[in-house]
Amino acid sequence: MQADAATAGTTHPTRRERVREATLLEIKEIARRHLVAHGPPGVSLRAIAREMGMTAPGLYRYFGSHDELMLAMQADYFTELADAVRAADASLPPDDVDGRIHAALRAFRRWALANRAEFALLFGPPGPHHGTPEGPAVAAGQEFAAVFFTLFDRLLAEERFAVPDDDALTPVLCRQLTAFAEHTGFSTAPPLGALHLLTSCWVRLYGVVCMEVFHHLGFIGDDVDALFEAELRGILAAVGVPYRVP
Amino acid sequence: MQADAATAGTTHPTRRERVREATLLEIKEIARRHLVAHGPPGVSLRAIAREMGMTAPGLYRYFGSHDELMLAMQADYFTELADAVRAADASLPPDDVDGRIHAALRAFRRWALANRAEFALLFGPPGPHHGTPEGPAVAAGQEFAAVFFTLFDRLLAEERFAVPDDDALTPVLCRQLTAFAEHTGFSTAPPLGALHLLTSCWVRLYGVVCMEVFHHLGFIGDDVDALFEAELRGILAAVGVPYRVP
DNA sequence: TGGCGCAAGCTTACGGCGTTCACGGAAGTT
DNA sequence: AACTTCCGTGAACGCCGTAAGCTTGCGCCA
Repeated sequence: MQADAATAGTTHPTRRERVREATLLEIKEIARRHLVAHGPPGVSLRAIAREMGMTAPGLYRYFGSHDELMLAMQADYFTELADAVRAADASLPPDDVDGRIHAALRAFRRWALANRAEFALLFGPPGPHHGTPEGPAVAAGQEFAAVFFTLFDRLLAEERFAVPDDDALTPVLCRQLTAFAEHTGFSTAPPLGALHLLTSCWVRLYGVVCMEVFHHLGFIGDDVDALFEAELRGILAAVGVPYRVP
Repeated sequence: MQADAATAGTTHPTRRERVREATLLEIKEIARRHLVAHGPPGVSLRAIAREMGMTAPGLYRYFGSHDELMLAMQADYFTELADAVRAADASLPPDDVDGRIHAALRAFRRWALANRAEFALLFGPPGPHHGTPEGPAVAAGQEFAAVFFTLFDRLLAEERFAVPDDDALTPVLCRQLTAFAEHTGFSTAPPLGALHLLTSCWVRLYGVVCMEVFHHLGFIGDDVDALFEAELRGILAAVGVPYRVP
């Protein structure tokens, strides 16, 4: 009973809730191991249950369906990735803006490479079977996106780069970007040209990392570090950040 | 019998071979419909066989396994995509180099959007279940890559852009690019800086198209055309091609 | 033209999958 | 002590890929 009060974070959970939470965690942990070992099709309720010493229908007390489990995993990985990027960003002194963005972008790639299967679940093709993002997964995804918005906001505030002229943008692109700006929680709505630049950078980063994680960069050889660093240099140059070697 | 001679392409195939070929085609055609309709997990031997009025084990006369079928499909889609890009390239007069590369890159995206599921199979995450490329699939993939090499070779021959200085490249990146150059069948080995530029452009193109196909560009709104065109402009600018509206 | 060989396709079977439903028992509540 | 709530089981249904053995009939060659 005293243990309850000790472990209780905010609202002291009953014993039942604690053991339930532990089971929930165990399920997702085993599921992740299977995902890493055998890919998305390898994460099966029956296999998880077997490893836990129970039967598959029992798992339905915790997840309404196989898809729901996948969604929960997606949400977990989004927040884990966001935490990894944030941690890298925070690992350098606040005034070292250049160093922090280098660290953050490299952390994104590092997490992706260290967690290929999980990354594929987040950024690979959607579909009925890795689960079309819904509910908590999409929220976690937006929280992840916010991390990059913050990084970018800092650069923007410091006026590190010349904001491209809005006149260069197509009217329809302007409309899209305006909606985008409203949709996100920027402190002060950035100029459209800057938003476009951010999008472009994100696309490039996504491109390199995806290609590497999905093994579509085999033609360049085994050491993709060099290519990534070169891309990183280009991406950072677009936002006025001088490149630094790792 | 006369039909034999009429339909025979090169070496007149026996009747058995013809009907076998037709069955092979029918299998892949049905498989593709299922892929499009229900994603990779939806393409199942049993469902295909059912639709053909036969039983699943019968299909093993045509494909050694489910994976082998997937690989064959990958190979087909690679050549189909390569054909689409080549056709777009060839649809303009040979001397209109700028127009041709515009058409080719747009054709790549168009095919990807019109064949999302197929594109995901080709450029999505690998794995035991969409099949790690082997044999004919990888050959078809290289043939596809060659299409882009050709496009780029043309720009390079015309000296459309300032080739970046090789000194700006990391030694290890130089080594990777050198291996890359030897590995591919360029007429005359291009400078390393140019190769790097090509790779960078390809990464950017892959990035936009992947994000769009995988529905990871939802934040920008429903009309992604504008964003793609803006990226295209940037990509082309990198190789000295002035942008033209579609 | 007759017969033979071989490939196509079927049947049956095994193990694995997600999911549903009815049930027992334990934990917690009143 | 009675009652409720939740956890987990067992059996069942229909799906899946794949293996082994068997029948049938087409097509080649003598």
